Amino acid sequence: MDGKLTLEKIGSLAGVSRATVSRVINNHPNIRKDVRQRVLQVIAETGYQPNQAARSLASKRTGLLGLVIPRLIQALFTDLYYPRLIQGISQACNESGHTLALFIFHTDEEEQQLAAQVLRQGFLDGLIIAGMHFSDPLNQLLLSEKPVLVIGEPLAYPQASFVDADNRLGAYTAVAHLISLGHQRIATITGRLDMAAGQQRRQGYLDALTEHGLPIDEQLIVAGDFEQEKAYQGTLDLLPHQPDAIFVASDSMALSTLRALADAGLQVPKDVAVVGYDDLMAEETAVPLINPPLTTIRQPIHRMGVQAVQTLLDIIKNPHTPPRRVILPTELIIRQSCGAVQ
Amino acid sequence: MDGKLTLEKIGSLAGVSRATVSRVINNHPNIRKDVRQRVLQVIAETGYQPNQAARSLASKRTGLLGLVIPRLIQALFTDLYYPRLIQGISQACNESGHTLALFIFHTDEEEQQLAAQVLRQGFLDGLIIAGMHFSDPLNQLLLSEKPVLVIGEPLAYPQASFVDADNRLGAYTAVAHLISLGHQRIATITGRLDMAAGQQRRQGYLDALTEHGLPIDEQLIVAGDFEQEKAYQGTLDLLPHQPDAIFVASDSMALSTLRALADAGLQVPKDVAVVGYDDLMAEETAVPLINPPLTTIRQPIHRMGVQAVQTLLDIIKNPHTPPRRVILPTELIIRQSCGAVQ
DNA sequence: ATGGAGTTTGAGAGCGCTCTCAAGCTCTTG
DNA sequence: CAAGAGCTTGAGAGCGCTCTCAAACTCCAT
Repeated sequence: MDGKLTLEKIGSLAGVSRATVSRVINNHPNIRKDVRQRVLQVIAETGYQPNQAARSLASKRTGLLGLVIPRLIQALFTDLYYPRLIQGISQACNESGHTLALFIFHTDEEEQQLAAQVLRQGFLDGLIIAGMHFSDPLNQLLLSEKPVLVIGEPLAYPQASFVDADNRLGAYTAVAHLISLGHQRIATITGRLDMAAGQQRRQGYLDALTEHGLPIDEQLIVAGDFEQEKAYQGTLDLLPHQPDAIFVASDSMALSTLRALADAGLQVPKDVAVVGYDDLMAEETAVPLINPPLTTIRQPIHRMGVQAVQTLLDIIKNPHTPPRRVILPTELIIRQSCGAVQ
Repeated sequence: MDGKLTLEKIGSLAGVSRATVSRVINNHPNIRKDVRQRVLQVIAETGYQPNQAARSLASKRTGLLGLVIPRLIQALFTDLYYPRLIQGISQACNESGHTLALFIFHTDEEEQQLAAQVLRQGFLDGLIIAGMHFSDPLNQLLLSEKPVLVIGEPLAYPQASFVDADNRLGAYTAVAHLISLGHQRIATITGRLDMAAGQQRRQGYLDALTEHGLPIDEQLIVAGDFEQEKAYQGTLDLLPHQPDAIFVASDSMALSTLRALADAGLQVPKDVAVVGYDDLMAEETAVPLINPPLTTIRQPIHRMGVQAVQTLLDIIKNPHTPPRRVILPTELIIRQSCGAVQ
């Protein structure tokens, strides 16, 4: 019986036409109050739910927003960045009455094949792409006519709308903090340099040193690529050059760094201070699970997700307007690993 | 131009009718080889993509599978269970040509309101519900006519189809292992007892003790509810009763336990052995980030996701068949925290 | 009363696809 | 070579909704 309900039927039950019921459902103005009431009444009584497919066909809107997560995704397993982001996106979708379609690509092939699928007409109202890097085949998605928003500035596509946190300033702040604590030989373990997050954090590191009159020492810069193994090895590689502090471009890598330092018999922050990036570890829980608790730059990940949806909806509503560039602030979270507090 | 392509148009370009093109696209048999070739050719040349809404309307199938994650979700932020699960589900969706719609509920209200939404006709072909507990309002979803599959045995609904890992046997194995190492006073920190996972792991613990002739000591059983804070406190509460080993019902809680033991000046595994559950920590990375590395019961989380989709698709295909009950095996992963190896 | 502006409603034409039905073909086989 | 048994194809009827258009109705100022 549920399956048999249609606009037509609701209409005849309420003594009005299909068109009127449609108007009520879609909140059109200019409906007599009592009529609207009567229709709503019938809808409530019958438990009628409009058929989404028919709606989409007629209106060209599906209420579906796509979230595309590319293949790199070591990260999906090792840290909580994506869960947080998805959380924010999902919440904003719920609030705006949209449904979130999730596309996680696992192989290059999938990425190639499904990218086209994702764009097929009449399927998604808009698209959010997270974690793209320069050579990503997903770039083709940016060229489509569909409204697209990228999370993380896509440096290769200045025309793309995006939401990001201020990576450069965040990194700058972290390093400036270390400098203010008197550190002189500050090393960094960078993220992937083919992503804005990696590149810009590295730039923030460089800027902070330069502006405070400290020399740039290439030996104190190692590539971590946002991978824990590389960060572990990178940390060991740094030690001969005697850094007194390390700025690590992600918390997940910073864990490896702490581990490597411990394995090398060094104490944090006494021998080496460490500052991370992301604040993924402890935000939600009162128990400090890593030792020492990590000083870090907090990104408003959840808010980035919410913002992404809001911005995307704005693009959908006003298609022929200039690209949006939303950059959210970060925050220095001081804990013990930098030595600023006991 | 892309937007103007229809079956009709492809048909006229290929010199056949709309119906024939439709058959080609849907892989019907009984099409002359050369005709099929010609049509595929035109489709490839034009880049035509069928309109999903129209398709759904006519065929009553949308290709959308829903994944519902209830509100409890402390866990979504603190451990990698859900990311792994989503990963598996997503992969199976990609492989079967389905699209994953993600519903994460953040408040009770949302859960109430959106649950109905989720079920609206012509929207989802089927539904996967993860992490339900007994009094969950989502239970109403189980009563709908839509094909539903639950991840984690829903004890209150014996008629529901589900996929789960063998919680009881997993826990049994963990505790039996501790017993085999000579431990006598084995404590446990349980999960939520209003979820099968919590209840059954507790049962496995009890069974192992009983079958090996060890007494049940209620003072050695504390509730952790899968929450890190409670596990931390619970561990401290256990100490006066001098356990020589602790079976913790999740890795994420086990981290808290390790921390609490360290804070209390106890050494693992020398003073107290610890075994966790889930193996969420280290599977993907070569760097052991926690100390000591955790002996644990590995659940095939990814495979559970894949299995969930496959089973759901089977239910969709064969609706009027008995409920599916899929229980996957677990595996004891021996590392250092139990003291079995150096 | 009467004209006109504004409000409220219904009829009807799609949206682009699937699927049934029957017609037209191509083969066998006796 | 005719008859019957598949194959292969096209016509046409929806699927359930949105949206335009114009009719009908309301209300007020004249």
